[in-house]
Amino acid sequence: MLDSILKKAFVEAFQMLYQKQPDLQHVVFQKTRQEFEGDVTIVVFPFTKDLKKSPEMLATEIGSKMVEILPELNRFNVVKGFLNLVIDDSYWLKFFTEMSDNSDFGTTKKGQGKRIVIEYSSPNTNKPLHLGHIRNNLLGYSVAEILKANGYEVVKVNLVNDRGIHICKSMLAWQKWGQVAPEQAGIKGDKLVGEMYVRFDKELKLQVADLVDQGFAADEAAKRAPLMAEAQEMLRQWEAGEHETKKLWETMNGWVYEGFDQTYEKMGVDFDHIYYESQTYLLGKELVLKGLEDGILYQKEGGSIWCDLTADGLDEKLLMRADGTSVYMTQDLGTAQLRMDEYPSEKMIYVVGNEQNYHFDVLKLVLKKLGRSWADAIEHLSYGMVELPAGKMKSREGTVVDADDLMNEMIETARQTTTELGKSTDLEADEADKLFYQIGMGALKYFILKVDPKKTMLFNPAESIDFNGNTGPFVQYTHARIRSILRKAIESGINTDDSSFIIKQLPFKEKSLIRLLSQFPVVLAQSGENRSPALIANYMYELAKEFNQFYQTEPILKEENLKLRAFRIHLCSFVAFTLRKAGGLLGMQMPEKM
RNA sequence: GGUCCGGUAGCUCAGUUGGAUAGAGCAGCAGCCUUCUAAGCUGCGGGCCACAGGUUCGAAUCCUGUCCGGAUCACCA
Repeated sequence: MLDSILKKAFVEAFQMLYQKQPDLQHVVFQKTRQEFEGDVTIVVFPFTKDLKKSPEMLATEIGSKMVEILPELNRFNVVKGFLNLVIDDSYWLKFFTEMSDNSDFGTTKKGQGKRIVIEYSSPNTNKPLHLGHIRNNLLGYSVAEILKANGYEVVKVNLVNDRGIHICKSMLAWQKWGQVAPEQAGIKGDKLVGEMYVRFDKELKLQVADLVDQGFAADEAAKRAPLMAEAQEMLRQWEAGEHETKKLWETMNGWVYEGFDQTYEKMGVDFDHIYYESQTYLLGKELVLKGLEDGILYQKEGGSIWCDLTADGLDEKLLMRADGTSVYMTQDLGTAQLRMDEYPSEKMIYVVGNEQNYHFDVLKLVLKKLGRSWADAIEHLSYGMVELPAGKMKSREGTVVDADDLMNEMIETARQTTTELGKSTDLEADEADKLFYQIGMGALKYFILKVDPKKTMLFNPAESIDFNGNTGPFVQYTHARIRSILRKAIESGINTDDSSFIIKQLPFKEKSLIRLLSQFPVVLAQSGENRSPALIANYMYELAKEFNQFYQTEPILKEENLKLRAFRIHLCSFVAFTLRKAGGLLGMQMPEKM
């Protein structure tokens, strides 16, 4: 808002002074650095060459002209080629009175009338959710919320990989060595099925080792192992729709979903539509066969179907096996088509790890070749892996950080810390539990989301996630502090509703806060464009920090000037509102007390 | 080997289309609670922005090369 006003004035001043149009690309405003006076700075270096003037000269001329034509500008100063503009207090006060009670503050209408489908989570039913899924889920959920706040209609979908050989492995292991339901075993369903998968792997390794001892080569042994043959036989029976196999499959998947639902609920994420690969995996085949018919795809000896992408700098890609079964890509072609049919949309975002960059390049290219004009709507939100100090998580080596365990640990740490600080003594048990949950999850969510999605990040289980400094609880604490002030204001009968908070002179700290608050819509819009909750997290931190400095030095309820006091109370409420809103975009709850 | 991504303080991370003396937090040290919540605030120390060139008024940011790390290139998903 401010930027566009300034830009217009700059261009106008420029034209009046030099009778020509400035290169708009160079008309860029940035925050003035702390050590100089001013709110907004424009760099005039780019214009010096064309006009053959010194930077100081140019900046001074433009500055004077802008102050002349723009009432929102109070004064300016020039340091080398930097024109620092001082915005008049009246502008900030106007912004404050208009926005501080506006419940839509921050949201934009950018995406109005446009739909975006976002897929995240996408679990396998043979493995419990782990730390990697946590990043995936939190990112997906948060980006969805951010896009909603930018006016888009967002459809959150989950694609569950519920079929395939890996599921059969778990089923087989359960038949052989399990035979108890989760309730009897006393563990969550997804954990039980996960254990069975691990068990299969272990037993299979033993068989393979035996065969190797008998003189078989390693790869040959893997193929000959009886367990593997049994698993493959089970998959065939599944595909043939054999009753008992299907029944077992349904039962075990049911256990898994029950477990997943608990985890999702604790994580605070949800979906509008859940797709199952078992229901969609056949659709891709039609597309592939049609592509073959149209001569876009080709067959190799044996009958497998391929797509040639060498002209695009990629390889040949298998789309259907010789035996007619589908591969990963086949399924994804089908699901993309299905999704576009069901939810025609501007964008289809897939929140999937960066290890699959190649897969998505291929997916888009193949769809394009198959004549799908909407292929470009597919967007891979490619995020970095979460690594442990020892490197990548490996389920076989038992170095995965389980999602449920981690969340429980966070909540437990929150309980301990809060108790040590003596802050939960006056709370009822259920209130206290809610608080520990909010703080523990707040710490986790902030920790994950403050990092740029595309970067690989490190998680050290030995050092628990911090509660001090640049953390979720820091922001939550700031919010709780403000709420406490507002409660006290009401208790002591201070009327916070009237308009007596209008003041004329804006003190320094207050101005910094308001200036920062005015940035929120800009940050929100940008985080939507970049699909980056990290921008929101960093903003929230900056705002909380700025508030704490204000809080530390300025009296609020104890301020004797009543107008100023009312103004400060109002400002507090505006900050709390914005923190809550920003937190909501990250899935963080803001406690009233902590 | 080809392709893609990354390398910023001891550690974890910011640094928006190139801008002023590169910022936070943690860890370390020193202060601030009889006054609105000390999960807070203030101060100190800590940097060849991997390396070498180039582009220009100006480069952590753009280009080229080198080194290091990661991902990926399956009739796996």
